[in-house]
Amino acid sequence: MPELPEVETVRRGLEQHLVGRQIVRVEVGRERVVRRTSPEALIAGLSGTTVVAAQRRGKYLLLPLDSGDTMMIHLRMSGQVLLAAGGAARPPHTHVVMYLDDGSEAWFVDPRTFGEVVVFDPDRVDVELPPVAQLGVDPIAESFERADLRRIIRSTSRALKPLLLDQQVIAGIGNIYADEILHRSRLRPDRSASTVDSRATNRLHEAIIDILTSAIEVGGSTLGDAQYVDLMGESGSYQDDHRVYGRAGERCLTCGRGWIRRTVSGGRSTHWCGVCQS
DNA sequence: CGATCTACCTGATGGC
DNA sequence: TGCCATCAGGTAGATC
Repeated sequence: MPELPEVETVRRGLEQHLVGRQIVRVEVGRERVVRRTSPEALIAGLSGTTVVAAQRRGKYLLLPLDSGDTMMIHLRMSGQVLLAAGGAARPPHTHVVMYLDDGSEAWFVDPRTFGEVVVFDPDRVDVELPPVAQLGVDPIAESFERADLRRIIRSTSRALKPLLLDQQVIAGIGNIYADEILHRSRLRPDRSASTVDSRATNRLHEAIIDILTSAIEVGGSTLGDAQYVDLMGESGSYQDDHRVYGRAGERCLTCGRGWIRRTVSGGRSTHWCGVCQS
């Protein structure tokens, strides 16, 4: 579920509430969420350490510790990080509990258990956490300029949607925002990158930055199942601004003439307007 | 290199 | 009410 705007919202919450806190004690319920190492490795790596920063790379949360190691949390489809008062009742599927030095608790909750938590040595990220080492450019970094996107577009003939979803090219865009970005850019999701001229590439660049930053401003998108909430359990509201995602069969809100189609691309549902996107 | 399929899990939803 | 099929924000690996 969570894409860059949702993960960034969680990061901001962690920056405010977890940075500076010492993790006193850790419990691991379900081993699957620490499968990259082991419950023992996570407990040993976190216990007694203090979180010194809250960073994000694509959809990965990175929390450097005063030990020199870094905690990585990935929410995948259904993961949540929640902060709670000590002793508060835990929701089902709470797999990791971190007891903090102010008496509060941080929980990793994940019904589908696709998510994961791991402590790794950042100097060895390329061997301990290859997916993080191989991430592409961060689309909301100041350094992501038109020229960078032009280089990406010129480098391949792939279809735009799978290209935007490739974390090794651009890190953080997922299925919802890819559809919204392509619609704003008036580009078909199956359009080959090699046919996109520099004017359209500039539109795409602007749409990527504008949509992601607008979504961050309102705390991301929370769909009907409320699977995504921030650290405090609050929903985002960018779903109210979705113009294609989840609107299959409806009239296009932008051109007023086309209907939103739903097709499948690379196994992912894809929403787009056949009239305003070409 | 790129496209497609499968798998990993649980829960919600809709049809019958 | 119950049962079954389908679908879901992500990623990794196999296959063609």
